[in-house]
Parts: sequence; C-alpha cells; structure tokens
Amino acid sequence: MSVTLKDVAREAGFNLSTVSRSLSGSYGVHQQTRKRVLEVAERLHYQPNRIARGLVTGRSHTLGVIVSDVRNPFFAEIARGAEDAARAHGCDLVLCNSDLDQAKQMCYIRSLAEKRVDGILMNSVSALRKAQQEALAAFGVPIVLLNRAAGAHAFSTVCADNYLGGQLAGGYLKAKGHARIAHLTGPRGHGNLTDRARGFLNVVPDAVVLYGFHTFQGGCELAGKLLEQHPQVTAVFAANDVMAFGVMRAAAERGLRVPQDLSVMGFDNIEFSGIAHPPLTTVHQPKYEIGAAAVEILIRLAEKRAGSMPEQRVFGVELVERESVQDRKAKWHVAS
Amino acid sequence: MSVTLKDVAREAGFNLSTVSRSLSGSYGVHQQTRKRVLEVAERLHYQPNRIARGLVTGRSHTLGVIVSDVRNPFFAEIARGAEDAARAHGCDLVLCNSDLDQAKQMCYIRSLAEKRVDGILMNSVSALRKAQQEALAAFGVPIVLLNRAAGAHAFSTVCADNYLGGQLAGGYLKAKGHARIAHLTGPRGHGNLTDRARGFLNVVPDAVVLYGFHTFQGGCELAGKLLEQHPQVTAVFAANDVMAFGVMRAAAERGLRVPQDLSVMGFDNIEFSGIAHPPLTTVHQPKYEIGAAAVEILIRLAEKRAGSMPEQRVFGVELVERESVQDRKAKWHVAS
DNA sequence: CTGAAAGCGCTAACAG
DNA sequence: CTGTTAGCGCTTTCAG
Repeated sequence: MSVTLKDVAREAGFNLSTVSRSLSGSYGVHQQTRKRVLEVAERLHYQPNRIARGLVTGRSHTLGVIVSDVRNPFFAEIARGAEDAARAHGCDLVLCNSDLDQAKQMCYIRSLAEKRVDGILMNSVSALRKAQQEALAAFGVPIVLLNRAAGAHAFSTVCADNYLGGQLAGGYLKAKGHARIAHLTGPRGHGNLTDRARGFLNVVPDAVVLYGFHTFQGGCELAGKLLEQHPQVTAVFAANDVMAFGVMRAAAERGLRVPQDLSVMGFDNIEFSGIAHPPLTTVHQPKYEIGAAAVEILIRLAEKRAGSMPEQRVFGVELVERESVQDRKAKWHVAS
Repeated sequence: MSVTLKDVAREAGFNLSTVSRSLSGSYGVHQQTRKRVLEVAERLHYQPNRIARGLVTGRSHTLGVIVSDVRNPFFAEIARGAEDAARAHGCDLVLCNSDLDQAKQMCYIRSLAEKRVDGILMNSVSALRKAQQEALAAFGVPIVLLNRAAGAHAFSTVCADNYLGGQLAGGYLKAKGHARIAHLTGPRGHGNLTDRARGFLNVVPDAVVLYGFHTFQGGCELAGKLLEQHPQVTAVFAANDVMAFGVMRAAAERGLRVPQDLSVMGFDNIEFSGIAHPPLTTVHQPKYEIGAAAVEILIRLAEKRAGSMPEQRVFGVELVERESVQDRKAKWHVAS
C-alpha cells in the first residue's frame, strides 16, 4: 500500500541499504547517488516507517506522560513544557490521564512499556511503597516523578520547592499582620502538598489545618467548614490556586468580601489566577520548566541506558503579590 | 535485553507461534498448553512488543491529536474526551501543540504519518485551500477536523453548532433589553468563530464587530478599543470565554462594573466561567463529547480502510445564564 | 562507496 | 491442535 524503501531502491536502481544510508544521512555514500535517491524518494512520496526503524534500533522516540488530568491547568502546563522539550529532541509524547487512580496508572505504565516508550514522566498517585517501587522498576522503563517520593530515592524527580513555598506564604501572611490563619489542603500523604503544609507550619505553627480534596469543590467545602468552626480566621492559605478559588466562592456565598473580610492565598500561579477577581496572590512554581526538565532527564536516561544515578531536581518558587490579601497593618495605620 | 516470544517458547517447550496464539487469545490452542504458556510468560515477566506487532498487523493503535495549545482549557477538555475514547478502544493518543502555526502543523502531520498512527484529530489552523487539502490527503492518514472546513467536505468534521450559538447569544442580549451591542472576535477566516459571528449578526445585524486575537490579551485590547470608540455600547458578546475574561479585565481597569456598567457574554463554557467573578453567562458547547466523537469516527475509519463517506457531525449548544449580563428591562421596571 | 545478508519481535498463512 | 515458514520495513555488519 504505502511505498517502502525497497520501492525507492528499485526505482532508483540502487540497493536497499544504499537507499537507507542516503536517507539516514549517514556518511559513506556518494553525493551523486544520494541526490538521486532523495529525488526518487521525493517523487514517490516516500514516508519512512518509523515503527520499523524503531524495531531495529530499539528506540521508539516516544515518551509517555501520565498526569491526573490535563484539564487541570497545572498539568496542562506541565504537559506543554514536556511536549516542547520532547519535540526538541525529536520525540513525541503520549498522554495519559490517571485520575489519581492507582490501577489506571499501572495499566498505563504497562501499556507504555509494551509500546517500548523511551521513558515515562508521571506524578505518582501516592507515596510509593517499596513494593510498588519495585513493580515500577520491573517494567524496565526509565521513569521520572513529578513529586518527591518520600524517602525512597530510586527514581529521578523534578518538582518545585514546595517547602519553601509554604514558608513564603506563611511569612507573607504574617507580615501583612494576620494572626489567625488557616491552611486548607488536600488528602494526607500527597507528597507535594505535605511539603507545602510543613513549610507553612514551620512559619505559622499555630495555624488551623483542614484536610480535604485539592479541587475547587474541595476548597469550597473546606472553607465552609472553616468559616463555621473558626470564624475568627482572617486569612487562608489554600494548597493550590484552584482550591483558593473554591475558598473565594464559599466566601462570596456567605457575603464575605475578599480581601476585606477574608484574605486568600493560593499556590501554583495558574494562568487564571491573574485573571480572577480579585487577582489571586499566590506562590508561583515554574510548571512549564518542570515538565521540560523532566523530559530532559528522561532523554538523557534513554540515551545512555547505563543507569546513571537518579537525579533530584528542585525548582525555585516565588511569591506573586496581587490583590487577594489585605494588609492589616496598613489598615491599622489608617485607623490610628 | 527484554524477554521475547522466543524466550517464552523455549522455556515453555513450545513453538513460537503456539505461544503467540496463546497470548493473543485466539482460538485453536489447547487449554492445557495455553495455561502453561501464560504461566511461563508471567514468570518471565514477558512484555509483548507492540511495536513489532504493529509492524506486521499494520495497525499502531495510536492516534494523534493536534491542537493549538493544551493550556487552553477548551482544548484540554477536547483532548481529555479524545483520550478517554481512544483508551476505550485500546488506542493511545499522542499530543501535539501547533500554536496555530501552519508549518508546525504540517510537520506534526508528517511525523504522525511516519509513525503510522491510525488517525489524526486536529483543529486546522486555517481554512484549508484545495492544495492543502490534497497535501493532507496525500499523507494517507484518516483525519478528522475539529472545525468546519468551509466549503470543502473532503474530511470528516466534528464541532458544535456555532451558528446557533451565535444566534442564542444575540437573542439573549436583545431579550435582556440591550440595544447597543458589540461582538469581539478572533482573526477573520477562523472557521468556528466566523460561524459564531454570522449567527450573532443574523439576530443583531447592527452590532459593532471588532476583529483581533481570540485570547485573554486580545479580549483586553479589543475591549479597550471598543470602549473608546463606542462608549454607548452596553453589552458585548466575546467569541470565547477567555476573551470575555479579557473584556472584564479591561472593564475593571476603567472602573466599569460588570454587569451594572457593561454586560459581557462568552462562548465555550470553560470550567472557570462558573468560578469567575461575576460568573460568566456563556454558550456551552460539549467539548469533551466533541473530542470523544472525533475519536470514534477516526477509529471507525481506521478499521475499515475503505474510505467511507466523510461525516459531518455537529453538536448542540446551550445558553448558560449566570451573572455577567444585566437585565435592562428589569431595571427600567424598577425605575418606573 | 555499494551490495548482500542477517535479523529486530511478532503475526499469519499453510502444512502436518 | 501445533510446528514451519514467510515476511512486515528497516538498520547494520560484513564483504566486495
């Protein structure tokens, strides 16, 4: 059906392997013949079959990325960074959405491994226990994680400095004169969020901490509970921006204005944070760069199959001041 | 390095093909032997090489999806729908971001074709001219478009009823008592947006129409221009939600309140529209379903390679009333 | 510099 | 039911 190397060879009057060499651009072929081959290939609309090539070279030039859900802007940005980096190395990316489901995740890994991808990039759904780690390793595919796997350093990881981010948030809120502060976060055991909470509590040890889901809905519900149980709280640090929006919504539903009646901070700095009303003060983490860096590591791993040491890369974070936090000191100043 | 069919065969004491059959689950193999083979395969951690299989069967069980940018929530949702549908058929999806760049798009198509994907799903960057259509067809890969290619029906397409959506928006704004209305849209020639505009103008023929970029920034800039040139306008229909957010931002920067001083409508109903402040009134289009439907068509195309008639599927749309549009009639009523 | 031949891992007739 | 034999389309020694 489709035209093959052999067809080109016959048409050009050369041997299969000569044609192969010409097209691969490798040396050891006369300029003349090469030119001729290229012409014929062009004329015949020859499309190299990368699948056949992969079979012999052992490299698929394909990477897999498993995220919870691309509809989450955080992961969309990571995916984009990953895609660009992959593309820059001549690889493409197959996308998988795990929905934070352990079984699905394993299923995807198996599927990707069977397609002989050169590597997999994923946010592990949960802290990996020894057994799981071994199971992963057994697939024989290089894997880099987007979250710090507590303790076990068998895999390379790339993530932001969540601990520092938590500290920044706490420090900022205190500096703005808030004394009763709450932290709303996701389920216990979620690596990145745990670090955020730890950093935050390091600076605000007496904060109220509520655990729930790290989604808009989750933020909404936790905020509801919080406002009921701890009405004296003046500021809340949500574990991510989407939760922060949930908090804002809950506040609005109760007639509270942000930031006058309640200050809100997020984490991630997704695009919508700057657009929201009021614009959200948050901690920026370089999502695009994280995705790209993870791919770079993967490519390196794929190239020299020798298992080089796992690499732990952590990116800096940065507080982005916008308008969702009230300066209580300034207020007192005006009042005095 | 990795264990192959041959290894399993040797270990199990059977022939290669017997093992192949056992694993493929095809009939014509004794229960006993089959069981034995499966055991051995399991014990050896055998992973079938789908790449090799693809080479012989001619099906890669991989689909490509080319969108402008997954970071755009609209496309993220489409990608998710596509992924789920693909997965349901045992295919995976490779993701490409074209950034609306014609050259990049062609490049991706070529790359996907060389990987022998079973089909490609894309939002064509521009109305396809005859020549381009032929170029695409020459790749020999089934393609389904996410936008109506004006005139030429050589490809299957899946999209929402943009014309109707435009009409709904126009009708709603008029019904709410707005007389001076503007439409802010993307570049001319963008299939879907053009239909939206046409539908809208059908209902509001005297609307002011401004063309720019269909992005947050674009919405911002167009709104700035609009407010300057046509201060009498009371309502604007943005060609998509993200632009609508830009309009809101521009309004806020000029001290205008939405909806009291300016009413704003969008199109798409992305997740943030419900979260925004004020929640955005918009036209919902079933993004997830569109992605899924496109994949279904692609799979069908891939299965019977006979070129069945191209199919044009259009999904219904629905107005979602929230709080970004003022009811001017109600206001007059109160005032009287 | 070019040709011949082996083989990547698997499926698919075709015999037995 | 099981084994034999061809390839799928390409890269890669190894000779010439």
